[in-house]
Amino acid sequence: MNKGIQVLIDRGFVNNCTDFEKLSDLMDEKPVTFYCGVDPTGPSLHVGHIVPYFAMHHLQEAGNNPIALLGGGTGLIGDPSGKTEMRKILSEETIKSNVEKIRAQLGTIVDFSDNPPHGHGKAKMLNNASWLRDLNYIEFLRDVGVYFSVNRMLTFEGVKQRLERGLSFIEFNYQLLQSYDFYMLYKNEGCRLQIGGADQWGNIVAGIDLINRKDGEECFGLTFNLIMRSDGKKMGKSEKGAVFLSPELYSPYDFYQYWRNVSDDDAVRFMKLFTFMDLDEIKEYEDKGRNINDAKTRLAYEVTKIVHGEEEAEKASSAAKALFSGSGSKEGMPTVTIGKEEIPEEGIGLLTLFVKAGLSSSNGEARRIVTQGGAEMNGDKVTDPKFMVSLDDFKDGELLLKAGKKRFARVVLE
RNA sequence: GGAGAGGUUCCCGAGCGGCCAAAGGGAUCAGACUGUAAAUCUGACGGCUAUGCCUUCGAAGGUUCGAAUCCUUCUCUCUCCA
Repeated sequence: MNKGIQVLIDRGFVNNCTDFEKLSDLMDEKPVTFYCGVDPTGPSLHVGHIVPYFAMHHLQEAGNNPIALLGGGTGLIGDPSGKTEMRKILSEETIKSNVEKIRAQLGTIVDFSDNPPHGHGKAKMLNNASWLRDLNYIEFLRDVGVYFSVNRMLTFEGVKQRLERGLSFIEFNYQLLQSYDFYMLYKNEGCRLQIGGADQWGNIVAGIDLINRKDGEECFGLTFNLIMRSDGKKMGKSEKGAVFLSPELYSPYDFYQYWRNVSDDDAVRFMKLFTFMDLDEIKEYEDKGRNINDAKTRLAYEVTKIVHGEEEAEKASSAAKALFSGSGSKEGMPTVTIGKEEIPEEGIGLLTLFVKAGLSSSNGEARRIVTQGGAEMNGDKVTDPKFMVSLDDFKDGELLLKAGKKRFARVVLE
């Protein structure tokens, strides 16, 4: 087996391939150009989206040339696969701005530089809006539509499910457009392989068929397992909502904590998928005698480093140490600044302060936390919801609030 | 185009004209147990300057001492027929 593919298999990515052997041979023969699409439906990717891009990273390291295809055009429609409801149709401006942001986020996982290290493939980022934008409907029907059998499309699992709830024509067309993307990339870039999540199998195969019928050359599809957490929750969903890559939407500290708190069973599995750590090194963590928490801190550090950079990873890990085990620096802690003038003579209500610090969304919720014994201030439990915090409570101009076991806020006076 | 069903608090979902801030479940939050894990148990779960007050049951009107519950119009969704 080709070493690029083997790495993906060993790390637990691979779900299925249209033809392992032929693809392997092709990769052995020469670098293969391959692609994976993202739909810019939001301003940030989240953890559930990035598996194929880690795979992309490994294939690039093995010398193949990745194309990340931003769905600036298809995003206007929305893929019905796996969705039980119709997706919102986004405005063009929104999609444009999303595309820019996602471009930056992908850059942390895949190397899009002009001069990648020796032996690595060269990556490109394209936007399918450039060919879908001005597509002529009649021509498209004649050139592409003829090759699709509605009967066959109706048999796809994703479509079947949607038929029960309703599927609009616009979404039904998604597969044609995605197939067309593959065709265009094949034509213009010599792209021979499309990778994606297991839910993309149908769409990928449709693209391969299209190319085959129009051109006769064989292309390939490689899909990855849909990653579930062992607690059954969806990957990338936390109590706080989706775990976004964008630091504005999900702070590096919380991002680190997300990985720090994965289930025991997931720690090593995720190391293989979401870090670039060497497999031999990961193996050490599989040792039963080893404290599982070591694996989790390492996992959290490594993933944070990839997505937010080494400095943020250090800060997050140091803050975690400071909060949970009393060493390390406060710098990376979730911090809120508050003006001195906001605190009157008689002090500011503890509940108000909790809300200001972002630890609760309303006074009522803060009250609950306090009365149920979940609140701490500078390490001391506070159970009186009427407690007033005065300037004297700030040590060196800061105050550490804790809500529950894991949520902290450092309040700094300004 | 015609007929029917329906829009309830984050989600699903119950709801007799007063006892409804609205059953139940899920999610979430807190506590206990732990390892910043899982599972389990307990409690909380619209907002507030809080034994009361305010805002919620698709929208706007109306009937009534009183409506999520009745009437009218509008709107959106779904199902069936042609």
